[in-house]
Amino acid sequence: MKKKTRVNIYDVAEEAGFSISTVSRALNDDARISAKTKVKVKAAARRLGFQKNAIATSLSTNQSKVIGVLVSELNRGFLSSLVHTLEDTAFAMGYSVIICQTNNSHEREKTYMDTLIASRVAGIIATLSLETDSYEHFEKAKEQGIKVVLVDRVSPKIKSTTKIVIDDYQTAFEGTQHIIGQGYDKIAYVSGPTKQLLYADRLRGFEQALKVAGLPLNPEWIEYSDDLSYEEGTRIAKKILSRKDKPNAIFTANNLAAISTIAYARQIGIRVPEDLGVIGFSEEPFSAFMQPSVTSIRQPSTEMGKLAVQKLVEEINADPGESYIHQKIILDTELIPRESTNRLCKR
Amino acid sequence: MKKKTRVNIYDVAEEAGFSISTVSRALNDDARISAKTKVKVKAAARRLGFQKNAIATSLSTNQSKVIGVLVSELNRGFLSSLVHTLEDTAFAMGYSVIICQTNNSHEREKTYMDTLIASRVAGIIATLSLETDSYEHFEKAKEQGIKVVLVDRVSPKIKSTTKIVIDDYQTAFEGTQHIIGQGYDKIAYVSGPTKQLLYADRLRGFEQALKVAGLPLNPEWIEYSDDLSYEEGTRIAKKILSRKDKPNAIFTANNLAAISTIAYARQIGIRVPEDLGVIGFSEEPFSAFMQPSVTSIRQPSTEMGKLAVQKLVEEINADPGESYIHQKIILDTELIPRESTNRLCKR
DNA sequence: TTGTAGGCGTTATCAC
DNA sequence: GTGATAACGCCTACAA
Repeated sequence: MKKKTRVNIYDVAEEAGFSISTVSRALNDDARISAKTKVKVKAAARRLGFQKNAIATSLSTNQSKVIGVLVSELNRGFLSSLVHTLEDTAFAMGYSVIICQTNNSHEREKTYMDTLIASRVAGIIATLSLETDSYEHFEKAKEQGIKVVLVDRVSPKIKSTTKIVIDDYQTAFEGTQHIIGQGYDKIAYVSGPTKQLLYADRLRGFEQALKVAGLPLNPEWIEYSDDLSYEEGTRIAKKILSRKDKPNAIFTANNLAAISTIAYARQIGIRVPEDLGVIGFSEEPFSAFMQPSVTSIRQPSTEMGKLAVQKLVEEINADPGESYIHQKIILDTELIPRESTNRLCKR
Repeated sequence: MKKKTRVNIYDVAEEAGFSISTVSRALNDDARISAKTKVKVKAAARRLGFQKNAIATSLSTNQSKVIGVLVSELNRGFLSSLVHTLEDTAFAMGYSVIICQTNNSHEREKTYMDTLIASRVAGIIATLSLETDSYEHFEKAKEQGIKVVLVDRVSPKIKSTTKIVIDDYQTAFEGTQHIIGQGYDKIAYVSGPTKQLLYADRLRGFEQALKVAGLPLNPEWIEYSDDLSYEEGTRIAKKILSRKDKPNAIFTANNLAAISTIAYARQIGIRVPEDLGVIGFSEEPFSAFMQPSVTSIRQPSTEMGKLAVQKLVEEINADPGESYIHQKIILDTELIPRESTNRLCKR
């Protein structure tokens, strides 16, 4: 009916003088095929320029060597570095990756989930979109036998799933302690949307550190942003720094906001770190190069990426007989003190 | 032989009381099927949680809705922004993207090409790896009927292929003129591997601008780097700035090298821009935030990405009867003057 | 060690 | 409008 397009195993079989099953086995290095036959078959395949059709293999074996990656955006420091590692690790383990950017839209996340299910990917590695607050689409994937690993942005509502995270509460707690240790005592906080667990945890850690240190928690000093972009950071810095009762330090839930906060502060004549200390979550490539350089918190994107792929492949290859044990893996973060909070020892 | 795993059209056919042909047509909104039937079939599909198997469709139709993207690395400014746009545009046009990082390895580029051919992607968008100097693998893809679009890093040796580039020669020429216009007259150049056309062109543009301006072209002031990383930039800056006859400006073929050059210069007490002007190819997110901010050349990654997908899809959907006309599209760049070359008007 | 034949889930050709 | 059935290219149980 349709004309066949490219060289297939039938052609190779004819060329080599064997049946298609022998060809198939030979090409897959099946133990039952003699070395001589394999050589002949492979030679014939090469002669004809045969390229195995992965689609047909996938349909026949009902499995694929493809991993779907759901991520909000590719062009931000942490995520671009995470995806970089994911792809690299997947390649090393024989998998390809389909990248799906949700742009932080719940709707698009669901659409993509359907696409990935339709593509019969072996597994999915996902970082929840900021908007996402229901999780049926993840259940759907799992019902279809697709393994899922969540990274960084997770939810306790998604059960029976490997999760790879940092301890956001503890990290924010320690970050806050660092600022306090530098002699700042009126500390503001710029949060992401707290319906995302990680932002809620960070905020809690911040508040707890203030409490432990006996410092005031001024509700006016806590601001929220949906996307923590550079512009949002500026807007919020403006708001916070125009209050009568100004803070002398600002902790932002990402590093982009920290940078725009610094830029804005300097613009209106507030010195950093002398008058205002600034610390931000997430190390960005430029954190170290800024003037002043920015104190930040490094999330182990490389380790998270590697582990995500390894755990996913582990689960994909797990014996379907026995139940796979899902872990929540918590990785260490690293506080990188730099000039933006360095109030004690002058440069 | 194998047990079927998920709901297929046979199940839906049974549930709806139609044949599989009717079901298939109904689900694809074929005009011949009555509205009533469509409703019934779709209801049945929904009831059963049917998800069409894209693999089977692909095998049957011999086409797929997947685009392969070959790129050296994801975690660099220009490329991460390019891939961001590629994915976004592809999504809008109904395609998924498989991302393949070559890590600038020719070998890996070839391996990935085979994978993409095996996956029967509809097309490939590629940025050549820095190492690549032979192109049979691209011919191979095209022989298999896979459309190819090249972006940014291209080669004249790959024929009959849409190419989307900037005018590297002209851009470097103008960048050099900018430096000269700022009063610098002893200008060094840090190049990437000139076997890549774009680096050769940039170098030519640089040399030509010096010639036109009647400035000396000191061979000692031209250095080459294989990867233009931050570390490489430092190494080369060290080399150039330790010469007896020092330049008073440096033009680097990417922005990362510009940043490390500035950092190194300041470290050894050379003032930027007063003693040394620095300009770099490729705008990075941090170029504007640095101190001093870095004069750079913006490549239109968004436009390039959009155009690449559009042209590729256009070719995929082209009537196979008539020959498709391949274009080389040259997009404008933008020089962004900032402090690092601002020697004339003091800040 | 090799061959035969049926199946994976669709689409498409041809009848009715 | 709808249905039966052969393809798409590969894998594999079973037979030899």
